[in-house]
Amino acid sequence: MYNFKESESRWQDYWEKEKIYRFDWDSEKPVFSIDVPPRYASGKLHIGHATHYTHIDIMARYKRMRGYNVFFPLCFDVNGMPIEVNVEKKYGIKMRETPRHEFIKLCEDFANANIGEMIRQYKILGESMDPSIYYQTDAPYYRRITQLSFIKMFEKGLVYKAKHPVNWCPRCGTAIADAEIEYRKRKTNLNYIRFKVEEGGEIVIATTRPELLCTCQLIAVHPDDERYRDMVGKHAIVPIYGQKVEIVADEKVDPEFGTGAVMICSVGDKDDLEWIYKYNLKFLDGIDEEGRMTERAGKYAGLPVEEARRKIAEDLEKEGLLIKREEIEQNVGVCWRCHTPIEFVNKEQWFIKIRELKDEVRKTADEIKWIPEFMKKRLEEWINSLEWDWVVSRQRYFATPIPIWECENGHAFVPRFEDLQKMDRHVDPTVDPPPYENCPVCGAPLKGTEDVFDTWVDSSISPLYNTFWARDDEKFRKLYPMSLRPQSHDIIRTWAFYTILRCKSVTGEKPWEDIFVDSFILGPDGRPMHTSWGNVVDPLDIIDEYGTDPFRYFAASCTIGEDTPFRYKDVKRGRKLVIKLYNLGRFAKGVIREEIKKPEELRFMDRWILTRYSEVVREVTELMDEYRYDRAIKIIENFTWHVFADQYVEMIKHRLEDESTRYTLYQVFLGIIKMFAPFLPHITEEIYQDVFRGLVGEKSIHLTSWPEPVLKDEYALEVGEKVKDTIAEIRRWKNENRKEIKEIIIDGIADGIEDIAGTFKAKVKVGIEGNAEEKVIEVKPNFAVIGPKYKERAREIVDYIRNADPESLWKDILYGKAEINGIKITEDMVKVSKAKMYHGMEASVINVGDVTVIII
RNA sequence: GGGCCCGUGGUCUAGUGGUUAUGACGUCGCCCUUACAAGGCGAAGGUCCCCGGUUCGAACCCGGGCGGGCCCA
Repeated sequence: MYNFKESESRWQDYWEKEKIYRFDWDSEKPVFSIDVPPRYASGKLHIGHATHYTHIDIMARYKRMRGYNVFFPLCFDVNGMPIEVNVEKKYGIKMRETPRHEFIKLCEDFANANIGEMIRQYKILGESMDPSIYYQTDAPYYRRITQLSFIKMFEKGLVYKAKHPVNWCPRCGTAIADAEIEYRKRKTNLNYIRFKVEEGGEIVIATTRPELLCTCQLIAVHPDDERYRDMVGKHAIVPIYGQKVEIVADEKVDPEFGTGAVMICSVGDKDDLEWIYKYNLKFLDGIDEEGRMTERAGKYAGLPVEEARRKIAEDLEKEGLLIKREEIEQNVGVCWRCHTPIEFVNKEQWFIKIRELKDEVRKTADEIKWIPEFMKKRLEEWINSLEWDWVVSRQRYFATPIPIWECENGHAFVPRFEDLQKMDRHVDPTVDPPPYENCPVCGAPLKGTEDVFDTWVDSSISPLYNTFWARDDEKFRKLYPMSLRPQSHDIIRTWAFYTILRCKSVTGEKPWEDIFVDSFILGPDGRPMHTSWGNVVDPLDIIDEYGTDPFRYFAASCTIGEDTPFRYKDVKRGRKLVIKLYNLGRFAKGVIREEIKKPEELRFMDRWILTRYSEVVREVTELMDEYRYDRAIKIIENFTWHVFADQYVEMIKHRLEDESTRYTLYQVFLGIIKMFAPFLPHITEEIYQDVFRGLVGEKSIHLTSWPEPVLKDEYALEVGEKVKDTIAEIRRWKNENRKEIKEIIIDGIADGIEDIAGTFKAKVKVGIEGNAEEKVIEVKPNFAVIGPKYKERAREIVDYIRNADPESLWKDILYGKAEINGIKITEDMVKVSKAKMYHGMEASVINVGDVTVIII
């Protein structure tokens, strides 16, 4: 009985001890480099991680066996807010109330403590990452490259500072990029508020954000809206605050929404911004960085936004200015880290110009092979929708410092590229001296910025870090661009986009040859896993119960590009497969034993299985090269179980001492476990060590080479299939009739008969003596021939063939007399089934295709 | 509102123009055949979501629906 737990951990220790997976800097082999997603060093391992890293591992193992020098770094992402938030929670502290560098230290310690556990998890998953090319994104050696790549863009004039409304998370107290916003549906009130019109009358506007009345600058209606025809050009008086605002007509207003009259504030949301530019309005701050109302809000100043909204609505109601309130559903932008609704705050930030790089990113994306192809569309969509530049500054602590010093007159400086290149760490403007004593332009003192980078600034240079950019030109030329970026589809607009943008901008070339976009693992119920839905499955529990290889079987079975619900039955199927392989191993061990010699002549059915096996190798290799591991594993599995085990192994049990048998079993079974090795690294190693190691020599199956086709024998393939089908039919007969078989007489095949005899332990005779009569049972149209040749006339031919008497039709065809409406029906246009009939024989007769079997 | 993906026996699923639609799970029947009963052999079970179109021929291509999901506004 296979003890997966003991076996799996034994081999994991062995691989670690023997350093099986290493990138070889001196090797002449072609390089296959993987731009591995550095795993984020907070949270738990969820099933999505476990599955994705398994997919990557399968590709890495495959490429290794195919003779590549595989660059598969062990790496972790260690920057940013989630870790900060975790540290705040763990110690019950607030970031801004803790000394900066003290807080950073706590973050580092927190992350490093997690990393140990994460490495252990990788080991349990059977990952083959190389710890000798390790990195983490918060390390001084990595942050230095982040800064160098930024300096390169700064020197190219792609960086600027501007006061501009930015997405602001009031809880995190920082600017965030468009790509970091998620949208949530929520219920809110649409308030109908009465405005007096200076020129007489009144206008009712509908708004979800009455607290922004203090920043109201304009009222807009649709130009065709009859209700407001005479209002356009007049001036409304804002309730409570009293400012006069113009009523304008604008196509953008939706007359169906609310009253058809909207107020434009600065800055409620991104749409307002458009109006601000269009009508040349001012940015008026109504909300501050903590999400409270500013002085401008008068008596509501200092109140959190939501509270102010409630209060102001109450006050308006008291004064009879709020005439209606209805509940509506709206989409609100929230911070993707903490889900706090974002606000727009007008503030100085650092930007990287991405709008002018759009075309270049698009072109570069076209040079990269996308798997699956349609995922590229998501990137294109995102590029097309980009309206703002990339806000790269964050008002946080635990991230790469922005290497900028400024003087009071607004002159900004970064360290010289060459100077930072010589250092062995990054610079931190909050502690390091400025690159120049005073401002080289105006002589004023320089002050280091306290802002840090958006974490995508770090992660978007992973290909540059991995390939020794700015450190070792020789290595860089050898490794860049990388072979493959594996990642999931939710971060196409961030990680993939920013990586292409920055790597292209810095090096002038694409970052990778291929990008593999992975999908999500959903709960067993088909919905996203969610603690509150109770459908979360912990991969470590699965592995504990079923083993790593069965889990990896599930992972490999996920169709590429489609979100897949987690399925226990796939894991269970994986476990059965592992057990099946284990037992095949036990069987093979008894047969293979000592040295294997290639026999002078192979037995017929050995030629058959070797040919089928070679076909599988060819097909699987092709699929693996296209990253279609999901299809590949099914093909190997099906061949192994239903062809090799159920049919071949059963038919050779009578000749196990034979040289040809032993050779064939050795070849095919070794090839099978090699093909399974990237998927099921443990059981294949177990079998390899037990059965094959002495004969092959390598100290691990994972160091052996991928199998190659060994035989192509068309005749053995064709006839072997008939033998196989014949055996299946005889089995069925035996099952139905429950009779002992004494003798089998076969007509139609002569080769491979020995294995029919061996399988049923019966005498087999070839060729039938006596009064046999051949009968045509069925003549069917061959669409593949008739269709293309006769097009619209195919129908009548088909109908004719179907309705004719098979026996006489076939005769006519043979004599060239078969025709319909002037079209001659030839042999290639039909498929004929014949059977032999026997008279005066006490026996059962089975027809298997054109093979006839008589059982006595 | 836009884009993309998906819809195949009870359940899940493979399949990108050609005879009889793949496999798994489940169900049922038979079998402990010397690797494996966590196994083997076999059976039942399908309007390939709907409607139209293209085609000699459509699960597959095109158009329009319906349903589910993802991304974006």
